[in-house]
Amino acid sequence: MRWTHALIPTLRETPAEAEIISHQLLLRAGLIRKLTGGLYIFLPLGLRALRKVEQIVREEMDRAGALEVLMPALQPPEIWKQSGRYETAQDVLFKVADHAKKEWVLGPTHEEVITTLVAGEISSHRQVPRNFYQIQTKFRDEIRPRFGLMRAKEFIMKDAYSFDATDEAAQASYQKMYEAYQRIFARCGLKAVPVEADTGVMGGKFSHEFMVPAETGENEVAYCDHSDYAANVEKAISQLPALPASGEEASLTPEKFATPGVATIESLAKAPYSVAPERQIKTLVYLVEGKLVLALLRGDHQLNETKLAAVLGTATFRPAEPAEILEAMGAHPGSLGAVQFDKLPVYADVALRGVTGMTTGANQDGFHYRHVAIERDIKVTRWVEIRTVKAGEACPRCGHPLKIQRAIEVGHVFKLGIKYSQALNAMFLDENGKKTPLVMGCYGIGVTRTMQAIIEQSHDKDGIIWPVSTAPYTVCLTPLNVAGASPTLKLAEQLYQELTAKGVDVILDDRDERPGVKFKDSELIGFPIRIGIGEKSLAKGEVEIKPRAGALLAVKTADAVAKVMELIAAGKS
RNA sequence: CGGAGCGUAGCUCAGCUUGGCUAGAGCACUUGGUUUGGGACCAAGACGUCGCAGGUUCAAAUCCUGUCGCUCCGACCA
Repeated sequence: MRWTHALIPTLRETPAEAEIISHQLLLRAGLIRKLTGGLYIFLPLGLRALRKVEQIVREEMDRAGALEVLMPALQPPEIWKQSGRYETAQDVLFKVADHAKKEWVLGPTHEEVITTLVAGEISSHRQVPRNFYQIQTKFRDEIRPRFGLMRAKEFIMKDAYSFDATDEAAQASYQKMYEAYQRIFARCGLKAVPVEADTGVMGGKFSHEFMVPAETGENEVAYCDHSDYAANVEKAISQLPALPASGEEASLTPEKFATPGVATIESLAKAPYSVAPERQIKTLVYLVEGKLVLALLRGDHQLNETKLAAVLGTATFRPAEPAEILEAMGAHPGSLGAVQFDKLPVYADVALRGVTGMTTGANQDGFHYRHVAIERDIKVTRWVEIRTVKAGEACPRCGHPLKIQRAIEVGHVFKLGIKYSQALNAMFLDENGKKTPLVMGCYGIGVTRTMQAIIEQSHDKDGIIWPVSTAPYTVCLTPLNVAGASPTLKLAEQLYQELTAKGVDVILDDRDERPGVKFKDSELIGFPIRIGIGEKSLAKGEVEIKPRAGALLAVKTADAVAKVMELIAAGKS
C-alpha cells in the first residue's frame, strides 16, 4: 500500500470524546471513527488490524476442531421465548419490526439459533462431539456504551457452541476451548489470564473469563502470587480467620440498649459504644421477585450482589426502599436486626456462623441488641456465601494474601449444561437408544474489544506498539525524499517489492512530507518496523531499521530484507 | 433511569458571566514561494444553519423554555 493512496486520517490532538488511552489512540491513529455513541466505523487500517485478530481466532478455533458457520443476526423472537431469555435478557435485546409489524430481535448471542439448528441436524451419539463457531456482529442495547470499542451497541464477537453426549465429554470440549483461548491471546501479544467467573443466571456449572489486566478495565480480579488462584471478585472467595472469642459469658442473652442517632456501622464503632465493626451484624433488606428477604453480614464485610443472585437463583432483585423496610420491620435502615425475627427469610453469610457476643439493630429506631449469639438468637433460613473478598485476605488455596487488580474481559468459556438443549429440544439417542439432551458449552471472544485491549496494554507516549501478529502493516517504508526519481524513493520501491514478495505487509510512506511528520505518524500508528531511507545513510550504503519498541539499527542496504525477516520472526515467537 | 458537564470551522478550543459593528485563534485544508533527518516558515485563500425549535428583546452564540446529541459518575451489565 502506498500512503498517498490510503485513507489514514491521523490526528495531532486528542478528540474530547475519548477518555481512555486505547480509545484515544484508535481515533488519533486513524483506525476508527465514531458514527454515533456506541457505533464505530472501521477505517482501512483499523479493519486490517481487526482482520488479523479475527484470523488468529479463526485459525485457533479450526485447530481445536471447531467448525465455522454463519448465523443470522436477525432472529425470530419465538426461540427466545422458548429459552426463556426473551424475558431474562430483555434489557439488552434490540427489537425491530418488519413491514407487517412482526417483531424480530437482533442477536446478542446465538445459543437459541445454534441449538435450533442442532435440534434438527444432530440426533445420534455418533454425531458428537461437535463445536460450531462464528465470527459475527452482535447487538446489545447497552445501558451505557463507553470507551470506544470496549462496550458498544454493536460489536464483533467470536461465539462457539459445543455439543456433547455426556458431562465428561463436555468437560473435555471445555478444556479444548480453554487451551485454544490461551493460544489465541498469546498470539495476539496479550497478557490475558484465565480467572474463575460467576455463571450468572444462565445456570451452568462453572466458567472462566480471560482477563487483560488494565486499570481501565470494568472488572476486578482477585489473584494470588503464590498459588494459581485467580477469580473475578464477583466469584472470589478467601480464607477468613474465625472471630476471636468474645470473652463474654455464654449465659448472657440479648440486651437492648439505647443508641440514639446511630444508623451506621461506623458510628456504632465510635465512643461511647465502641463496638468493632467485625462484632456487628449488618442487616440488609432486598426485594426479590416481589418478596422481601434479609441478608446478614459481618459489619466489616460487603455484600456481593452477584453471589446473592447466584444464591437466590434470580437476578430480579434490588435493595428495598426505606418505606418498604419500615412497613415490614418496624424500623428504619440503621436500626435493623434479625434477633427473634421470623417474618422474612434470613440469608446469613457463612462468616457469621457460630459467632457470639455480637451487636445488631433491635428493629426499633435508636436501639441495638448486644450479647447476640447468632445460632441461638437468630433464625437463619440459609447459610450462604455472599461476601465480597478484599485485598489482603488469605488465598483459599495457599493462605497468602490476595491481591485485587482491575481487568478487561476479552473472553469467556462457559459450561452450559442442558438448559438450552432441553428448552429447544436438542436431543439425541445414546448407545442404549435413550433420548437424552445434548450437553452444551459456549465460548465467546470479544474480537473488537480484544483489538482495543491490545492497544490498552501496548503503547507508549508516542502511540500504539502493535505486535507483528496484529499490526495493520508490519513494515512502514519511509523514504525521506520522494521527489521524482530520487534514489531514496527508488530504493524504497525496490524494498517494497522484495518484502511484499516474501509475504510481508508493507506500507510505503510516499507522501511529500517532512521527516518529522512521517516519523510521528508511523510511531502513532505503531507499525512494528520502520525502515528509514535517507540520503545520509544511503551515501554509506545503509538504511535505518527502527523496531517500534527497540533501538535504531543501521543496516547495509543489501542486508535490509534479511534483517527485517529476522525481526519479524523474533516478533512472532 | 438518577446526578454532573458539554454542544461555536474537519480537530482542539476562546467568545457567553455583563446581549450590540463583519463570530475568532491554533492545527488541518487550497494556491504560490522558501525550506527539507523528528509534527517547518512566509503570503494569499476557502471552510460556520454558533446542535435544533420556540420565546424575551430594537438587537441573541450570549438570557429563558423545550428538545436532540455527546461525555463522565452511578444504577445496569450472559
